[in-house]
Amino acid sequence: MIKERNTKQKSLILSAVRGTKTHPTAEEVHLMLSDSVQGLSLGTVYRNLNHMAESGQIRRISVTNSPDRFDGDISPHHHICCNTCGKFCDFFDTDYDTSLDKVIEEKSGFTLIKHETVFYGLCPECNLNQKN
Amino acid sequence: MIKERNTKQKSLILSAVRGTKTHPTAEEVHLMLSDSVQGLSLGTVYRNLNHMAESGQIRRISVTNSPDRFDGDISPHHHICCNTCGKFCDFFDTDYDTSLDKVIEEKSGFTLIKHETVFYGLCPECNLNQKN
DNA sequence: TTCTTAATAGTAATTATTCCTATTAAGGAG
DNA sequence: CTCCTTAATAGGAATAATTACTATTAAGAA
Repeated sequence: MIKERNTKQKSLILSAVRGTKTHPTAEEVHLMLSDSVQGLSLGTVYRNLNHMAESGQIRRISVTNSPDRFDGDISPHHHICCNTCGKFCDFFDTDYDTSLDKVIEEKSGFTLIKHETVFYGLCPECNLNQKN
Repeated sequence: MIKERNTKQKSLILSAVRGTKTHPTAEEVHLMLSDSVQGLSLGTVYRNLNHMAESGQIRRISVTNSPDRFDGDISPHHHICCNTCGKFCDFFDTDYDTSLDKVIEEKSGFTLIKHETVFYGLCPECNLNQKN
């Protein structure tokens, strides 16, 4: 009995997200693959990205004033977003604190699946430009 | 020279957001006020909520699979979202760690304005229902 | 090779939010 | 208090992001 099928689209979408650090939006993933898969549907990209995010293979990150982004790196790290130019980058913290999940589970009664932290501010370039 | 005018809409929108702990969406704020302000425009609600969020009077929180929410409580705290029913609640941590902002500013070169952390999981009720 | 059906392509529909413009009204000046 | 400038609003159109729908395709088990 089949549960899930391996398609060319599926594996290419996963490779694309894993192969970049740009945290692409669904539309950007679609663009990245438009050459290799002729006729790739944006709906297919969305469906697969959502499945992969739900199964924990990738991360889906909701950002204010931006379409959702996807990250192939599921190791614990933060994200920083520039409010002016939208630049979106990783921040790897050697002391990344995962203990809060357990504390919150105990105190709130929730069963937690994940958390996402996004820092908002001005990137160095936009900071300079603003001063002019 | 005038810079900003105080309107009935503006003050009622701010009161509405500050007067609830439900983290309403723009549409929900619009609904809350539809009785007191006849003809209140949804665009006006969005515009004011955005201004207030930009000026730091309230918080705007982007959540996966949900329209943005607004919080009148700007004191440092986290949010927990139920992936099944969408329930959205506060989590006040006595040890809320704000030191990471400074560390990230130093290491990334960004000037940070704020950060938002959302925990995703299953609320106690949905957790029970799932087991049945 | 055949057959079942999961997955896709393509498009329509929905949702969330912003943009546009004529009109209203806040509040400073006279 | 009245007038005047223009910030802010109402209402609706436009845009952006994402999901839903359906006929068709193609995994992969038998």
